[in-house]
Amino acid sequence: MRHRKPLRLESFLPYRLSLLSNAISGAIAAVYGDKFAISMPEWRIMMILAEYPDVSADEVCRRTKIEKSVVSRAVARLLKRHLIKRDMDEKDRRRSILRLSETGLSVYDEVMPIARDYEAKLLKGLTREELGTFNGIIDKLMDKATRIED
Amino acid sequence: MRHRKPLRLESFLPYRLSLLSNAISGAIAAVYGDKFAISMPEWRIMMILAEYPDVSADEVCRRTKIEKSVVSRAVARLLKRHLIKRDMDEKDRRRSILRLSETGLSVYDEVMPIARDYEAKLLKGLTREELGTFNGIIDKLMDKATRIED
DNA sequence: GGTAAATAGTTGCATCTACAACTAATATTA
DNA sequence: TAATATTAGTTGTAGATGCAACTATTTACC
Repeated sequence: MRHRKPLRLESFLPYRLSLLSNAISGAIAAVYGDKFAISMPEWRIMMILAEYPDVSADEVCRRTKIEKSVVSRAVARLLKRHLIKRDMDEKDRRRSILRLSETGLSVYDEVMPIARDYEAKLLKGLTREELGTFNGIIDKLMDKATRIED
Repeated sequence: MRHRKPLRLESFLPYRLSLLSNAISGAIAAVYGDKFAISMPEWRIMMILAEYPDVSADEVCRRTKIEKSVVSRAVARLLKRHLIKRDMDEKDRRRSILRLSETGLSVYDEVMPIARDYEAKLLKGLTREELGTFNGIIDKLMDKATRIED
């Protein structure tokens, strides 16, 4: 006879967070996916370029935490579709300089408010205090998760 | 000139949740992945079977929210490695009846405490109240995320 | 200044995932 | 009870992912 305290999957935090994250990301991905056939990595890269124009692919990796081969292929696809532009850095010819094209900006300007609205709808009903607690805990957990090693 | 309020990726909730979920799930996946070469879907199926023995693959889908083709292949792999057993339901010969094998149980009993410890380490430092708020908000967001449609 | 180490980005590849099409069995309904 | 619809599970396939190996360029160091 075993004496383990049941660890119900349904109440297991990693599982719950995974479901929530998938539900939310999926809903937003549906917006830019259906309308513009843009993938999640592509959209995240566009968000970074909207905020920080003229950064390198490497900088994009650091900021989005997306793996560099994924960024490389996403950039290639965004270039082919003329949603971003790329120059090479004169000082360091390994480095690219990426920014949204006019088309990319207009797509961004169309999608971003929808994403923002979705987030607003999601958070409506939470008090400012609850939201603060929630964000604080996310930060704490993120910090611990990256520290704990075993 | 554009007048958009910047939506910083770093503070965008869907993105933050995605990072957190990946960090946590990844850390735990490393445990059963490295030690037993078990994938995340496989582990989740094992958790369900530990809690609810003798359920069908379909029931596993419903409980884990894992897509049925993924469950099908994960079940096939768990069977081949003798970590689970499968009978067919006599009343409904489409339906399988799945449960952990002795080996599967022993793997579960080895991995589960590590997963539980990890979760405990993660949550240490949070007050009972904070944790309650956190879980409550996850539920609220999950509920909203599945409702909002646009 | 020349060799070794590090960095930016690309590509090959094995694996994972999700959708859709499919088979087999059961339930529905006329 | 025969025809139709639904359900459980499997398989084909296209696309995404992440590691590692690779090229090209720059930096560090002797």
